[in-house]
Amino acid sequence: MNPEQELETVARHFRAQGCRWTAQREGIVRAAFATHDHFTAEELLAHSREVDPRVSRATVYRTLLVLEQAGFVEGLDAGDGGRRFEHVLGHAHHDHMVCTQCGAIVEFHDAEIEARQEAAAKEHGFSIERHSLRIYGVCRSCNKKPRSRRRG
Amino acid sequence: MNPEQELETVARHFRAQGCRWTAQREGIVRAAFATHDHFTAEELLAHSREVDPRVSRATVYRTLLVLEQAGFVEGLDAGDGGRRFEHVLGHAHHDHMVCTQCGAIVEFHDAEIEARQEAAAKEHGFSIERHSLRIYGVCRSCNKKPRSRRRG
DNA sequence: TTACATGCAAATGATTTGCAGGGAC
DNA sequence: GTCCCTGCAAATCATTTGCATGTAA
Repeated sequence: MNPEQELETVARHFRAQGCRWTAQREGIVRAAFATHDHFTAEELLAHSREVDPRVSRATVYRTLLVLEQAGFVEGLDAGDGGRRFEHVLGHAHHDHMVCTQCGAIVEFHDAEIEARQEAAAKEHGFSIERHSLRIYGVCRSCNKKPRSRRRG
Repeated sequence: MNPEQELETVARHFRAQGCRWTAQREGIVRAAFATHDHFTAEELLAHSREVDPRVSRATVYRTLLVLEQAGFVEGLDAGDGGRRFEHVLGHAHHDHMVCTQCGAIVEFHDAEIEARQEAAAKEHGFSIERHSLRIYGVCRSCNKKPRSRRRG
């Protein structure tokens, strides 16, 4: 799916929900989809304003809420109080490994893990909406550095 | 490990860190270890005050920080902005399913999932310190209720 | 004695909300 | 013409911090 198609998909979703498709929302969605990085609400605000200067912080939060509920964007808590979001549409589901030394994020996916999660949920009569698996540890490149030179 | 032994273990850890073992800290740790429920900082404050009335909110947060860093307690974000903690010492590792309707938390464990995580980490040259797997969805009892009566 | 710990209240920082005007449909 | 959406600034809410005082070691 190319960027314009993705945008169209989102616009269609908003309208189908009875939500209006405004210039601000388009700017925010364009900014969010312009990268696959893990961004904060504040960063998204800054990028949105590059696309369209008349975007307020409140609107970014309000739009992020709709995008997240619709599954276009996924939020993961950054560990430091704030949250980070990532563009999901058109990207396969994956989990994350977070390096506690340099903050690097490695994405991975394991079909067997997904299958076992579904089995566990079924066993408990639980219907899955989404899940979050994060592994914290030290990444390859930090493992190579002597302790004293780590973090970077 | 019985409760008194656990308390002794924690006290020893505090002293080994050069931290002082105070009446407030003991009260907080007793309160935290008195249950295996998932409690908020505010709830822990209330329980700590039942044990020892002269405990302040600030001290609860400060103590929770030490306990978490030492691995005696584990924090999980409740999804609703706040965090919940659980008593870890002497309990086997497990993952969580969180009901998005009523907030219920179900614990589960799957050896195969753990094994595949280790394999994935190894593949990426990543050394695991800890991990967090949470499945969000609707629990058995909420699944039984008609949509309109949910949340409770 | 001497740091470290504590309570209090004020500060923080991310996120949410009330409200009056603006704009999509 | 309706309602939903927006910006703004004020309000929340969980958590952290500054400071004067208390206290473990």
